[in-house]
Amino acid sequence: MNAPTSAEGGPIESTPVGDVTARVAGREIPEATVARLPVYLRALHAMLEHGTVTCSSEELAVAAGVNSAKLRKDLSYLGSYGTRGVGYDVDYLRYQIAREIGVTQDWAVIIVGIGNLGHALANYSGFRTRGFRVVALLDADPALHGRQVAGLPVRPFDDLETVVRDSGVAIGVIATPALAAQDVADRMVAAGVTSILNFAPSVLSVPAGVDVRKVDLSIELQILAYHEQRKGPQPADDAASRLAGEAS
Amino acid sequence: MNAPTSAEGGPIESTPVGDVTARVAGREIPEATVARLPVYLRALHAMLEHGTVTCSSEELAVAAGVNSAKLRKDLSYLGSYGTRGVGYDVDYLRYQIAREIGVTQDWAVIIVGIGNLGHALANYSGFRTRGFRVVALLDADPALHGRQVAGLPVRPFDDLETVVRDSGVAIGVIATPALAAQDVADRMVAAGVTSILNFAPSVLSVPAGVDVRKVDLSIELQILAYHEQRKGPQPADDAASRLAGEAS
DNA sequence: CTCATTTTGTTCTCACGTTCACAAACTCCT
DNA sequence: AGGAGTTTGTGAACGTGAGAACAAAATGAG
Ligand SMILES: NC(=O)c1ccc[n+]([C@@H]2O[C@H](COP(=O)([O-])OP(=O)(O)OC[C@H]3O[C@@H](n4cnc5c(N)ncnc54)[C@H](O)[C@@H]3O)[C@@H](O)[C@H]2O)c1
Ligand SMILES: NC(=O)c1ccc[n+]([C@@H]2O[C@H](COP(=O)([O-])OP(=O)(O)OC[C@H]3O[C@@H](n4cnc5c(N)ncnc54)[C@H](O)[C@@H]3O)[C@@H](O)[C@H]2O)c1
Repeated sequence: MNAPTSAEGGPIESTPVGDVTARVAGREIPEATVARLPVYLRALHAMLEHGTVTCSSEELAVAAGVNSAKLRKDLSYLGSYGTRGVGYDVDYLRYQIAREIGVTQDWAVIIVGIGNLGHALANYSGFRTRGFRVVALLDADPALHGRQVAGLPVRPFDDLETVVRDSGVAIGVIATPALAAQDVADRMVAAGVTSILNFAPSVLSVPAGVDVRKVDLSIELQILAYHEQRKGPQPADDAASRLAGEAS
Repeated sequence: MNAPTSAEGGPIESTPVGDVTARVAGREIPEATVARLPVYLRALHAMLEHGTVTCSSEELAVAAGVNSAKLRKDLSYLGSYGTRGVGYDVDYLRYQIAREIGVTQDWAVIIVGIGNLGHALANYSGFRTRGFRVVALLDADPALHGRQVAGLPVRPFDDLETVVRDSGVAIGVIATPALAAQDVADRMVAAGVTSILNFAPSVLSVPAGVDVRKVDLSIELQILAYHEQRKGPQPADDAASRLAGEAS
């Protein structure tokens, strides 16, 4: 099996699909392209560290794991930053993509729910290096309050409004149990958060104007399981089917 | 903004796109549908626990956060399990979807890289309740070997081949640093793993026949940042624009 | 039994995304 | 300077996915 890797997680939730054509014109980037820009950005970053100054669409496409025609079309939405017969200036293109995405400056992020996953997220160094800065960790459990995690104190969930107001947080991460996720989202939205990344396995409902993306481990595994099942009737699960005389 | 939530992470990596029409016929489920089936499954599970015996496509669609026409079309790929004028039997439909996905029996899963994220994943209860069973935790760091995490001992990475052979593992989870991810993937594939869930921010290259899905936090955040930036020029980042003297 | 009502399963249409293919534009060599 | 060789940017063809609309099937009332 080999299909085009698209970031996919899938599109943004909500969006009345109304004004698809109603934009300013020329400045509208397809959602599928937006999802791939971060991948290109990462590949360019790696090239820079490797000392590469110039690259062709083919090279970058390979590094990003996509078709080169698709890459060129994606980049064409940003403008004409390449040179025919030569390729792209790595650092220049990197800057242009970063500017388009909006990660030339840091975004303040808060994490709500400092359990197993919240701890890992708080300690994740990839935040800082990619244009995001964790400014607060919130949890409803009083036993956690004041404890330092990744250099930040865990604060009461009721500090939410204060933190959002004082730090101008626009992006909130939900890492609470599923049952609490909708409540947390409601509070976030009311406090002014307009983008949410949800790790809890629940469908969030938010007003228009608020973006929600979800990361769902179970769904990913189940999709893999579906394809695995189709590859061949080797459930590969219980040792019985194998022990009975077969080496995968 | 409010668009249809699709699990998204995006399709499966690789797949020569060759045999799209070359299947047995009638039994081919679109990738977009496959990605939504787990969402329906979860909604049905919640309904069951709530005591709901029957539901209409409209009710289930709301619970799953999708359009009801889309839901019906998705379910029609599995067969005709509903009753016109009545709706769907919740438990029966749940079983049919689970069977189609292949989660009526447990799948053995291994996790490689027991750091911050690996710990969280190992402790994640959602594995077991959704048809997956973590059978081994592997890490290259000798200091971790033998330590118990979530009731399982961390084993040397070199145990990989043994574990895969003995447990019939088909699904591997990569939670190592990006630099090690490709090596780990290669070893997994060589050992017989045919489905990989990759949390490291790197593009994996695997032979045809092996499915790779990636979960990339940075990409999700950057997609949110892109839309956030478009909402209005309020970077909301540095407190400078707001105050120049504020409690983080 | 007949008819109104409900809700599924499917068809049709449109929009979106991917890929091919090629002209335009640039470099380098002679 | 001119021509061969490269590589971008994009027009057009194709395939997939979403949503509206409706016919078919089931229930229940009269
Ligand atoms: N652990 C994983 O690897 C993993 C993977 C995928 C998804 N998830 C999901 O992420 C979420 C968190 O998982 P976890 O393993 O960290 O769970 P956890 O129980 O370890 O942590 C949850 C934390 O949220 C806090 N919390 C509960 N209600 C709250 C509220 N209303 N407001 C603020 N904080 C609240 C709790 O005090 C706790 O600290 C769950 O929904 C889980 O399904 C976890
Ligand atoms: N922590 C997070 O919340 C988070 C979020 C998203 C993505 N990620 C990604 O997940 C990966 C792991 O993150 P982390 O924070 O857990 O890192 P970590 O450094 O805490 O853990 C990495 C673990 O992998 C082990 N390891 C290294 N090389 C190995 C190899 N060749 N074979 C086997 N094991 C090996 C290390 O010993 C270590 O225990 C990273 O790629 C990170 O970018 C992490």
